[in-house]
Amino acid sequence: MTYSNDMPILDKHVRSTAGLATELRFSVMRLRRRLVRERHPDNDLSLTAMAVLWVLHGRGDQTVGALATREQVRPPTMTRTVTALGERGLVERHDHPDDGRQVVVRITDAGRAVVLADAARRDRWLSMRLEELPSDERDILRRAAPILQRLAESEQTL
Amino acid sequence: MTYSNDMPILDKHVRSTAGLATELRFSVMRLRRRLVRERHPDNDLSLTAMAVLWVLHGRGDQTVGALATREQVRPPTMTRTVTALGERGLVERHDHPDDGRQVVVRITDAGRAVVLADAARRDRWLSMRLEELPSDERDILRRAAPILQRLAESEQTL
DNA sequence: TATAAGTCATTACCTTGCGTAACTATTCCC
DNA sequence: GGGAATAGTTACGCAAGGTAATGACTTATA
Repeated sequence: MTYSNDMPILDKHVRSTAGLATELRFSVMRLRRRLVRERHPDNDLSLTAMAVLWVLHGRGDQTVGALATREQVRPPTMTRTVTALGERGLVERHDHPDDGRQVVVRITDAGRAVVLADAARRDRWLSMRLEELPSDERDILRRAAPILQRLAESEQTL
Repeated sequence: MTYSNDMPILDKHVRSTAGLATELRFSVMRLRRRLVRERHPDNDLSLTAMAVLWVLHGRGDQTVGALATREQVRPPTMTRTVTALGERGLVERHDHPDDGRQVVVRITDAGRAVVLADAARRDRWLSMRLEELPSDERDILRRAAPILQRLAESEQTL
């Protein structure tokens, strides 16, 4: 790995994996706060709820448990989110075909409309910031996003 | 930009900047939840409080306002965090030399000890996950971390 | 140079997102 | 068929953060 000369001195400790862990956790925490703050005013759904709609839209029906795992929340939290989405008519609950304990969550047409509206305005704030980046930095993030996702979903626990 | 063949189909929409924005925001949200959950049991400080100590350690004294901006929280929140750190003797408040409104926060020896202890165990969970990654993925994250940080701090607002 | 306007930090109060513990309903396994 | 495991839910609590209002000080203006 080589580093360009214009890299800030203070970022050098990122060279070690441990240093990277420290920087990454804080960067993720900070960016998340910013994202919550800059979310589009037309959209009163929480980011978690939007994430659920996106998953149902993109990957099809999911059980409550699967959604909880993906979003890294506990089952009761996902129950609440799904209930809230259901009350707005954005998702429906269905019985699982061959396991009576599970609940299958399905996005409705109204839910898809919300996803498409969101796609249209597409995280206005973040999209604009990303557009301003040089394309090589955008490429780095493009490749980083799925890695972050896999880290979040890692089976390993402390 | 080229994509390897083993890339999941669903990640292809990340090709567009808008798609990247969507993926990135959710990945960041999810990884942050995971990081909060997997934080080291010996460390009862919040991740925000730890971030503040790291900044004071690495970049020297900071005003309350500067810390709030860096951590992407509102001033009252940072006041609370600093107060909590102060009660544990990890930071001290000092008068600003030439602006009586501002408060300079300085890390104490005890605070530095906490940072060093944290550095020693270094986000155990995340470090371990990062060690498991192939080194090219780790390199991507190494380069992504400062970009995420800059995004969080961007002057632009929606 | 007096005062108005702006800024930094704080206090008080409130919302929200999420967790744990306990319970119900179902399924799996011997 | 009965005990153990699993999926989801209900009830309750807490922590992290926000907004609005206030006080202390500084800067700009008239």
